[in-house]
Amino acid sequence: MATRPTAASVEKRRAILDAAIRVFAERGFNHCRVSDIADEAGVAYGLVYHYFKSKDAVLDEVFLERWGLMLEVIEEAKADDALTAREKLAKVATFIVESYGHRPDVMQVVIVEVTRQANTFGRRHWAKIQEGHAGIAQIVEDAQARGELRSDIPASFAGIVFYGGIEQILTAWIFDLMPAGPEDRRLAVETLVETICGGLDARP
Amino acid sequence: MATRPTAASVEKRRAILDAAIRVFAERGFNHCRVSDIADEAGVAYGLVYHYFKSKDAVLDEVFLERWGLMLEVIEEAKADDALTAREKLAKVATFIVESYGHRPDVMQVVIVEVTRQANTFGRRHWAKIQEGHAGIAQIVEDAQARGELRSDIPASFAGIVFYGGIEQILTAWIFDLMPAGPEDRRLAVETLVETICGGLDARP
Amino acid sequence: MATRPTAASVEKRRAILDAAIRVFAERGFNHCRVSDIADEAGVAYGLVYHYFKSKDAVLDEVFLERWGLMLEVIEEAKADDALTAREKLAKVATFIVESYGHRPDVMQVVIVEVTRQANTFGRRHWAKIQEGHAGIAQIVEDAQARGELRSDIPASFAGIVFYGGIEQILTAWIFDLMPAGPEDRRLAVETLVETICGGLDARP
Amino acid sequence: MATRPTAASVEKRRAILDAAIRVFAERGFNHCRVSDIADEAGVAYGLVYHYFKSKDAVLDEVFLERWGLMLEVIEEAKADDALTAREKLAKVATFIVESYGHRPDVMQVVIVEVTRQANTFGRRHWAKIQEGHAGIAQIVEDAQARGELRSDIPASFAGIVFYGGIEQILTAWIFDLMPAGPEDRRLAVETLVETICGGLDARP
DNA sequence: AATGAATGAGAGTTCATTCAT
DNA sequence: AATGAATGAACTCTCATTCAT
Repeated sequence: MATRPTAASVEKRRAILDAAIRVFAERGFNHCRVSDIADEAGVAYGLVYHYFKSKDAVLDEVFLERWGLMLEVIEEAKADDALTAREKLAKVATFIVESYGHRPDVMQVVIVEVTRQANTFGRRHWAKIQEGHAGIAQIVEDAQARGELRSDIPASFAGIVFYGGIEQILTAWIFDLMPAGPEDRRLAVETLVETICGGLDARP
Repeated sequence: MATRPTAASVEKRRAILDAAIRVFAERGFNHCRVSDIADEAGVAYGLVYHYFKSKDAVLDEVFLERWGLMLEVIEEAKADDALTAREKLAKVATFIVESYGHRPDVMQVVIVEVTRQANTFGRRHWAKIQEGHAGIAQIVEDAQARGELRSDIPASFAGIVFYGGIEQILTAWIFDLMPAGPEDRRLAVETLVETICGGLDARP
Repeated sequence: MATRPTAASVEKRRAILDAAIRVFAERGFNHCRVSDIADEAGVAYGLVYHYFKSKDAVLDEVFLERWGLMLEVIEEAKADDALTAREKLAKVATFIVESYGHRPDVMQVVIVEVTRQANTFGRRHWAKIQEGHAGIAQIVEDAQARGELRSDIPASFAGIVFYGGIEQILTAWIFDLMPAGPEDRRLAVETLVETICGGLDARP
Repeated sequence: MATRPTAASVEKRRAILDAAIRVFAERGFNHCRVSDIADEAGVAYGLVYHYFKSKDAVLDEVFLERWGLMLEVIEEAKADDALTAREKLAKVATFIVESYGHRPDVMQVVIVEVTRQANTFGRRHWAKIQEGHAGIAQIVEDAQARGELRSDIPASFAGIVFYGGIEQILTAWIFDLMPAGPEDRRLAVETLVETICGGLDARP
């Protein structure tokens, strides 16, 4: 008797998801109740459970939706032969950074509530998170194969450091330790790529 | 009636702290009960509250103790005029990495349960955590002033990226995504410093 | 999403309140657990917290409901110009005493757990309790103005003594130190009013 | 091996008792810990248990000591043939009221923490408390027998009302609802006796 | 007599999830 | 699809009392 979801029900579901993002971002996953999500969405308590299996499942979906987009961008960048390694890395970083620009709440939830939660959601989504690291590593490895990047630094290691850098930058933005305006974001990408690829050493 | 703590009581307190580290590392702060700490330490439930104000206070102390040591090392490295910037950064990274080597449980608790918990303990200890970023940034800034590192990359930004890289490496170790043996650790420091200072770009 | 309470939910709430009265009267507020209330009401533990903010809030409501009725009676008595001072005081005393006749458990809770608990609930409800004293005092004061009662005894003082007498009588009943049958209650009112108004002195 | 208590130990015991009175009066019996008593007395935690069987026992002793004095005074008043009923009642009331004048903390503890605690200490000491009511009732009864007070009001009832009046007055003082200076106290006794014996009715 | 470390039972409250309507 | 009443397990913290020294 499975019926196709109506347009209205799809909207309700979306409304709950969006409400959850706002509430998770504002109070944190562990410090809000399911009823807070329902209140924010303007629906009844029980309806959250009609559309989602559990509170966890709501966060899972917020994460997977956004992280999936990022993985697609990484894949695209990797496959685009017209780009240099620097351009590929910049493309990835730009996507993440501009995701924060457009929806800081979504990215805060993804970073703070999932990827940095090593004991709970981070662990559950390890595979997906690693796909990100691996994609970046792959970009590096391809460039190493082409002689564009040096080969004495393991690509997987570079992927981890590059991602670690971005995550820390976002964390600093989320907690207002650095300005995150449009120009700041553009500069952050440029500087990160320059740091990792060019290195901090003074030019001779 | 404040009396000097006896040697025995100091030991009991320490035993509880060590038990807490083991339990926090194994199950995570949020997934263990105070009674688990007491059981692990082989003491009565209430004794935990005799020595610590709350469960939170136990974790606070674990964090502050270790983080304080790291801040001292950063300070030392910064002040040591005999070292190059690379050597200073390596000294800091080595301390963190070797802390993990000696007491992986402690570092797991510090990283996973505190510094990455942006909504709870991470927020509470922001000031201390930032001291770490700032110390590294200071090392970079001093080197920029001496012309040892390039000045077009903001030191504070470099500090964040460098720390983000280390934290991500430790996270990967903690979750067994990379080997963390003695040689791996030595290499990690060397590679991290080479990545950040030398850059990934192929040598001409 | 505030909706009108259904008839069923109002009944459940009432059932919990009535169960609380029985349990508080039998074991005392401090010697019963919230689960005792739930068990007595035949509902789940958590439902008590669905309807009431806390265990304290349950007692608050028991008290305020009954005390409010008493304040209304005092107000009525005060305003009724057809009554003499003695009749007014008798009306107030009768209401309290008959409240005990009908619902000894409620009055026991009000007196023993609230008005006599000077350090906890009594303090919290001081304002309301004093309204009672003040209302009685007002009755006395009006009668003094009319020359019906002597004016050399401060009305507020008389109010306190009269209320103190009633409270002590109820306490004696609650602890079975005096019989509290219908005739005893009628006599108690009559005798109290006669004592306070007529005085113990032998008639010349 | 029971040895006679030394003068020093008697003093320590007294110091603990006095500290307990201050702490009980300030915070209430249920809101202070045994360690608060020890701290206030400037002795070690465990010493309280050396001198007293339990926390309850400390309060028991505070109560019994003071209540015993009152019972003696009632006995004296009752037996003094030179006094009229009014003088006897005034003597009793004066003792209680002046006890409050000299040691408001002691009387607060006796009234608030014991006699008004119908479910705990009040119940435990019912017999002693009733001795007080009965003593007053006896004074009334003797006066009735001599024709000094009217006989149509049961003496036991009069005793309860008289005591209820005093208790309520003290409660009002304790919670600062009425002034309790020396002159206020003298007047309170006079007015109470005049109310109960003379009655509130206007003199013809 | 004196100390304070050690014990452990106890209770209020929260909140994810289920379910009847 | 929608509601919100109902459930009950989970867990921290308190503090009177005991005991070794």
